[in-house]
Amino acid sequence: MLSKKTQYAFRALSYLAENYGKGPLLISNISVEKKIPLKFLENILNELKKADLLESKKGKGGGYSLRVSPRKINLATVIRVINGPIALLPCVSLNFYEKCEDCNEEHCGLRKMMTITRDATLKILERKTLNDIILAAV
Amino acid sequence: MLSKKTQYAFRALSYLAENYGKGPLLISNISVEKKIPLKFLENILNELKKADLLESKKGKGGGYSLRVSPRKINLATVIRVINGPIALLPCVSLNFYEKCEDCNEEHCGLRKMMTITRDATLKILERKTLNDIILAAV
DNA sequence: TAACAACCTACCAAATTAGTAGGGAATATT
DNA sequence: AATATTCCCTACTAATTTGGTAGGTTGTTA
Repeated sequence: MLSKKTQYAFRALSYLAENYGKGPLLISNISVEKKIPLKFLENILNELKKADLLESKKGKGGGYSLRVSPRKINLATVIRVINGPIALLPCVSLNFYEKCEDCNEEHCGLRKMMTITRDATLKILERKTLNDIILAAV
Repeated sequence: MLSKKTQYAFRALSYLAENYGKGPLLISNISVEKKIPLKFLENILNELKKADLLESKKGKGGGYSLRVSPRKINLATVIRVINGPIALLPCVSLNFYEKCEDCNEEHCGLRKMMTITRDATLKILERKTLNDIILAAV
């Protein structure tokens, strides 16, 4: 399951996506509109910025905005930045790979199943973008 | 990601699947062979039993065995019993549904994406069984 | 009745999650 | 230059989940 933090991230990003091209939005505005605790949101947006999904501007008239079009930000990327691995086992993860202890034959049988699962999941999450969220919301 | 507990469950179940039809296995045996902490394994096997995946027998000659053929135990079932929901959001889960707070339009756009993802994941996890793990392990 | 083996209740430590607090640094306006 | 504005950074905390452990109880078989 995605963490609450990740759900907050998606809510904030969707809102930013809806306002793409209209100038930056304030943290405080997003916080109120999307009912996300202000200071927590601050952390989240900052992480998204460090991952190059957002850009920010300080001072009056500042705020956050998407760095690229909502069509170019896919769901897998967001999940990886805020939530972590998408695969069900560390030894199957493409971006967060870790060898699993005591890996033997039967374990690797499981690994193969989880690889198939990961591929099916990624096929969706890498194709769908913030723009698809907005479109589906209508 | 699946918890360590779930990975232990899969290891134990694969071992039980390999020995299906050959009489019960001891917790202590599984613990040693699969390198799973004994007392922790005790809990896990008990949970699997309560979920009707295993049957047990006390006293000499006792132990645990699969209740049905490895072909009839799919991976989604195991994950649900030990790990919990498979969907990425509570409001998308079939077996652990929970309404998400402040659900609005944009949130529901996300919900639709996560429903598609869930379906793709389940298509694999409900089709694949313990038997597939054994076969893939060769 | 002894041994064996699963069962049950309760506890515990470490890690993760979901925040909060408070000041610092850059920017724009006056 | 001063002030207000807004993001940025470090650190802390409370609650929950995860990954176990301890020790006795109950049922089974020989």
